[in-house]
Parts: sequence; structure tokens; C-alpha cells
Amino acid sequence: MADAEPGWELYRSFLGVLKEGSLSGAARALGLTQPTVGRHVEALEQALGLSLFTRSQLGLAPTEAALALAPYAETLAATAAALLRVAESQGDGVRGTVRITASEVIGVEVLPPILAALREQHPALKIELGLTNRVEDLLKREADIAVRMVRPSQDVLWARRVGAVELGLHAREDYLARHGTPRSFGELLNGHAIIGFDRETAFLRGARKALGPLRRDAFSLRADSDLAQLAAIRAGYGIGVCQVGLARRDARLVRVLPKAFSLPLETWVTMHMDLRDNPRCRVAFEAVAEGLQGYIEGEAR
Amino acid sequence: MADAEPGWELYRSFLGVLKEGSLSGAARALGLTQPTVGRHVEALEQALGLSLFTRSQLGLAPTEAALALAPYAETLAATAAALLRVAESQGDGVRGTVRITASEVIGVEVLPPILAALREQHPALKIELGLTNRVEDLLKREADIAVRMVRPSQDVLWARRVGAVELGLHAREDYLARHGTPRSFGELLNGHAIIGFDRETAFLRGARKALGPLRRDAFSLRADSDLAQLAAIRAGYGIGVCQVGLARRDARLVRVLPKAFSLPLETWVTMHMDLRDNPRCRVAFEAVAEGLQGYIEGEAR
DNA sequence: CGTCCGCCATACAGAACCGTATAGCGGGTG
DNA sequence: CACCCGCTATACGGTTCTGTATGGCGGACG
Repeated sequence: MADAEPGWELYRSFLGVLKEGSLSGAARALGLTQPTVGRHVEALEQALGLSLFTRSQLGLAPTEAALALAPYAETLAATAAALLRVAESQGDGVRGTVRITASEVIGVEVLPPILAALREQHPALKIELGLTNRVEDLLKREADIAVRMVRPSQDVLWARRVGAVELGLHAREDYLARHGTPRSFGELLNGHAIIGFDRETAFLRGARKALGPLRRDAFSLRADSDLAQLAAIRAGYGIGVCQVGLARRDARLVRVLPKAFSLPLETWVTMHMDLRDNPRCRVAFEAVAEGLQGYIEGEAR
Repeated sequence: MADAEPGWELYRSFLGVLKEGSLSGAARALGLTQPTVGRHVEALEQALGLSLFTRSQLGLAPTEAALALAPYAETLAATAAALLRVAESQGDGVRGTVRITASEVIGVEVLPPILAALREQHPALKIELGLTNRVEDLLKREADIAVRMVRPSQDVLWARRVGAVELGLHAREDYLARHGTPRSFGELLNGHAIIGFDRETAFLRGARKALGPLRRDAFSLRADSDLAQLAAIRAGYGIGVCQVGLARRDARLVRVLPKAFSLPLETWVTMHMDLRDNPRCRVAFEAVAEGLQGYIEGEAR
């Protein structure tokens, strides 16, 4: 009933409970104590005139209202974090923290040397890597720079195309020596150990026609982690899809059916317009864009 | 130096000082006291390791760093306000507050009857009107619904074109009776009292060629407020630009040089995608869109 | 079926915070 | 030039909030 605007602190505790699922967990994550977080949630419920959680001994379950408010609380947290990054980068020169988001494979296999060189050049620069296939939202400031496989359509975003990463079927040569090299999709599907995804993602639904006969039930090893798939290919488990440029680095890996299966992924490096004049972001953007371009051109050699 | 994350409350005080220009002013605006706000700012400076304001007896001037952080603090405030609106709208039916932004003329001359009808139909709905020619940022949640004269290019925004508002030159008939009706731009510029803008805005720069010879030095009355220009036309001051639909409502107003000067403005009603399923926003969106469409079609009759 | 672990709720002491009151300074005004 | 107004900075008392400690409950495990 009392609708005095709730303190912004309460939102932080609210988000913590939402993410951790319990007062105790949120308290640990936030560096507070369980009674304090409980009081915060209670105060927020009071101020909003809403019930946010259904209490129980094994945690708090969010109500529908709490779920409706969740995205806003997340935006608050992301914005506060972005503010801190900007604050940290104040002062002369390239300094502070830049947060980069990319897919797991790019982040693990491609970015490290690029970032290492970047750091050599700018020792005061700190880097945060968010590796997820979910596209973190640059508009929500969840990251400063994103490596994406889709062309960004937001005009407040600044993007540079760095080329197309090619995906292809690969296997280790000793696997092929044991089981033969398939010369057609028919041979591939007949008796070969195929490595593929488990659950369908939005990306996969979009690429379904490009995948051809590579459907879920044809897979001998199913993993949602692209890294796990790559590791399985490298371990000689069987035949799977990975970036051509990565396979080239491992002399034991051989490409299979290169003409029948090739999936080029347009790749973009993206940044919020507002950060264009921020030294740390500009420098990191250039480094990542040029590094990826080098990787892709090397891949295509 | 101590980089424990600052409390989110501090950002609110920081933004208050930034907007009010003094500790005392911010304290009044926030419902706190001057020493408290002072302590908040001090604590924030401590936590960020930055100097945010240069103190003086006649207020606090923001440093460069403070200005860099300002947009983020504003996003925080806008998001918190949006969260409150969503919280208020929880529960069954169309309830809560919807924030609409539009130009001053639209907001004063066109929207009121539309909103009145909307309120009759949904008594539990409250409406916030933000009237500014500056485009409030829907991405930053500064408003739920926006009436704009530019096609939105963000694909997270949901937009509906409601037609084109036509701008034309108008004057009161008794003014024309006294001074004659110009039959060409030449006659218009020669001795007539022309009402126009004072400082150039982004919109005017874009429309410069459409405005033809209507430049700043030709104006007898300069006002940046479109409402003031409209009032001047209605008062019989002279000849100025206003919406054709508005002029039709006043029998004493006559259009001048209709063939030589006509500026159609594409008009869009826009909303964030996320709010599409929110009853209060959906209802208000429909009402505003249909109301404006009715206005524009009536104007063109 | 008893034990253990993690969770929420409550009571109480201490710390942190806020508001009130006051002093000091600078600019505008008659 | 004296007065007034608004601002910041500082000291002090009271309130609020936080943390610690404890009790009670439910599920997991042997």
C-alpha cells in the first residue's frame, strides 16, 4: 500500500534471490546475511504491494509477478556493472575492463592469442570473457563487445564484418583408417560414428536445411557443447562438424566430404555506438576484429 | 581504492546531484537531506576512486568522469521507473501506469481526447505524458509508447505507421484581410510577419530543403516552442507553419500557399517488443494508434 | 527410523546511517 | 556597504538497518 519508491538496494537483493533461488544463497552471493536479504525482499514486497516469492523450507519460488520484473532487475545489474567498467576506465590511456562475449568455440580456440597480444600492448587493460551461445544483449549493456554470427540490425550498434567462418565435417585420420572415409552422405550415415547436437537451438533450426541429413537420430554422440564436440573429434571418436580453420591446426584431422557439406557463417564484431569514443573499447574492438579477420583469412588459405 | 561495489542507492543520489546541480537541490528532489546526499557522493567517489564533482559554494560542477557516467545513471533511473510501472500493472485487467512520449503539439492538441476515451474505457489505467521533441529512448525504457515522426529502425521495437501528418502555412483570416494573402514565396517574404523557429534542431536540418526560403533571418517571430508558434498563428500574429488538421479546427485560420508549401510527416506509434503482451501497453498502443489514424484521416478529408 | 544438512523465521546487540542544528562562505540586492 | 539568501561542511543525537545467534522445519541418506 505504501508506495514510497523502494530503495534501489532492494532490487539487488531481489535479483540475487531470483538467481540463487534462496535467501541464504543470495546472501552468500551478495556478501550479506540471510536475515538481511529476507528483510529486503519483504520490504520490496511491501513497497510494491505484490507477493514476489512463495516461501518454503527448501527455498523461495518466484511468483508470476517476480518473473515479470526479472528482466528489469537484470537490466539494472547489467547497467550498474557497465557503469563500473566505465568508471574504471577513466583516466589517461587504455585502461579498465572490457567485457567481450563470444561463442564458446571462438572464445576458447580463437580469441586467447588475440587477447594475449592485446594485453601485451596495453598492460593496464583487463578483459572479461562471457562465453555463451546465447546472444548477450549489447543494448542491455551485458557486454561491451560481441562476436556474433548474425548481422546486427540495431542502428545504435556499430558492427564490422570480419568474414565468414566455414564449418565442415572432420575426423581424425586414424579413425578414418579404421573405418574408411565416407564418399557420400549415404556412406556417412551408414555405420559411422557421427558427433552432433543434443537439443535443437534456434541457430540449428535456422540452419536445418544446410545440415541436410544430419539429424538428431543419426548421431552416435550427442552433445550441446560445441567444445565437447570438438574435443570428441580430436579424440578420434568419429566424424563431426567443426570450424575448418581449427581443424587445419591439428595435422591429424582430416576433412570429410568437403564438397557435400560446407556451412559458411557470416561473422560480425559488434559494439554499442556510445562506446566508440571510449579508448578501451575502441582498442579492443580493433584488436578482436583484426584478429578474427586474420583467423578467417588464414582459414581460407 | 577500496573497490567494494558501491550501493545502488548511491547512484540515485549521484544522478540527483547531476540533474539538480547542488547537494541541497538533490536532497529536496530525493526527499533526503543535504548532508546525506553529500555523504553519498563522497562514498561513491571513494568507491570508484574518482573525483565526480568540483565543490564550490554555489553548487557542484560535474567532472568529466561524472559526465561519462551520467548516461548509465540515467538508464538505471529509467529502468527502475519502468520496473515500478510493470509492478503496478500486475494483477488482472488493464491497470497501472503507461508512459507515453510525444511531441508537444501532438500531446497538447491531439492526444487529450484520445486519452480521455481510453481512460473512460479503462478507469484503472493511469497515464504519464512526456512531451518533448527530443526522442525519448524506448530502448532505455524512458517510455512505454512513443509517437514519432521517424520510422524506427530498431528491430526490438514494434511500430505501426498511422499515416502522414501534413504541415502547411497558415494565418488568421483577419491578418490576411489587413495585409493581403501572399500568392508566392516572393510576396510572403516581402513584408509579411512570418513565424518560425529560433535555433535549428536536428529535425529542421533534415527538413531544410523542404522549408525552401523559410530561413531564420526571414522570421518576424522566432520561437523554438511549436506550441508558441501555433498560439501565435491563432492570435493573428502572422503566417506560420502548423499541422493542417489543427488549422481546420479553427474556422478563422486559412491556409496560405497550399501548393507551394506542404510537408508531410510520416508518423509512427512505437513500443518495445517486450511490452507487446502487457495488457496496459497493448491497450494504450491500440488506442493511440487508432486515435492518431483517425486524426490524420480526418485531416485529409 | 534416526541423523544430518540446508533452509526460513525470529530475537537481540552493535554498527551504520540519517536527520537536525550550526558555522562559514560567496553572490546578489537595495 | 550592509543585508539576505543559498550553498557546503561539520558535529551530535536518534533511528534504522545489519549481523550474530538460535529455534524449527523438511528432505536426503545410511
